[in-house]
Amino acid sequence: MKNTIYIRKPNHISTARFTLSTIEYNIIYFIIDELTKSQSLDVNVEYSEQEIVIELKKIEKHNNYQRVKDSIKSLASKQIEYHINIPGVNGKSQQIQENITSLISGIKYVRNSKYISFIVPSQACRFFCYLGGGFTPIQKTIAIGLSSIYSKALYELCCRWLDKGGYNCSIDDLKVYLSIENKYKQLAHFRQRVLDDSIIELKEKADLFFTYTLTKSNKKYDRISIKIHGNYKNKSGFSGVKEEHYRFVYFFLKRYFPDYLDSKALDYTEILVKQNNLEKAYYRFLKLDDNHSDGSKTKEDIYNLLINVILPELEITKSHKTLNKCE
DNA sequence: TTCCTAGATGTCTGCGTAGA
DNA sequence: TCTACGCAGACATCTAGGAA
Repeated sequence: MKNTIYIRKPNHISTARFTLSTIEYNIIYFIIDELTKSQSLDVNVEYSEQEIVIELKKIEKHNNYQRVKDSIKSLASKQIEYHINIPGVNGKSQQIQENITSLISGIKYVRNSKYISFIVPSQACRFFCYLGGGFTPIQKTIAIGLSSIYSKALYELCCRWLDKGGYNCSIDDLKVYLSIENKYKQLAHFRQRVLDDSIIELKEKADLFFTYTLTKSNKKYDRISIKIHGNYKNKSGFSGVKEEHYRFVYFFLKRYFPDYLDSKALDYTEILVKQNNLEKAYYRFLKLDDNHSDGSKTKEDIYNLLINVILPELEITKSHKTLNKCE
């Protein structure tokens, strides 16, 4: 658990209209990971171009340089365009700066080497590093380990909407997000090859998975309702009942204390462990989760219950205040 | 690194069904 | 009965995996 690496993927990258291969997805995860220290909420930060060095087998497990090179070339051919508002100074009106850049350039590879390097231009660094438009924490190892591009994209969606427990949207919007608006014209194929296959892979490899229901207006299915679940049964790297409790409690708290705001979910879970209250919290939260699923309690009800009753009962808020005071 | 193969992906056709 | 839609299956094409 200590080795879990989260990367913060800016939401504007996820919603950018790229069609990416699995290797291109992996390269982007590595770029973001490498640039983590430079990530900022401030759009006006100045960046210099960065050289990224990646071990081939971490992107492509068969060390197939040709495929990695093709993917990097494909990424290099993708251009992005974004605007920055420059505030007016001394009575001058606000200006808009247009930026157009490729994502990467300058590929270097020494034959038979295990490593490949390339340059991320300064303007692209801003694209990868700006978090002010929102970001999604993603487990890097899990994301890279997923073999289908749809599993990767849907895993990112699960991470993004985890704190809300799920989301509703039109099927067309989801297909646009996945860049398949003109593909899978048959709903059955979309379900089977995109949704169902991703669920199977996420259940097997990821810490989150989803279930969905389709609803129709008139005769046509046009909306999808997705519910996100913590994959407590996923054994990879974890074992024992306590771990299951830890993960459930952490993911449950994360819904009400999202980690893009602060680290309360993690802090509270750690306190529960220290105070031997994890199991108690687990059964309490299970019940609340059921209440939310069957509609007997809203998210707001549960939040209020947590803040005013349950967390004090579990001696969390008191400990946390003490903790904050000590800091 | 190349090349072959298996599996994944995408499209098309025809049939069944529900609603107007 | 007609129309629109969903579904199943067949087939072509593409991509990833693995052996040499």
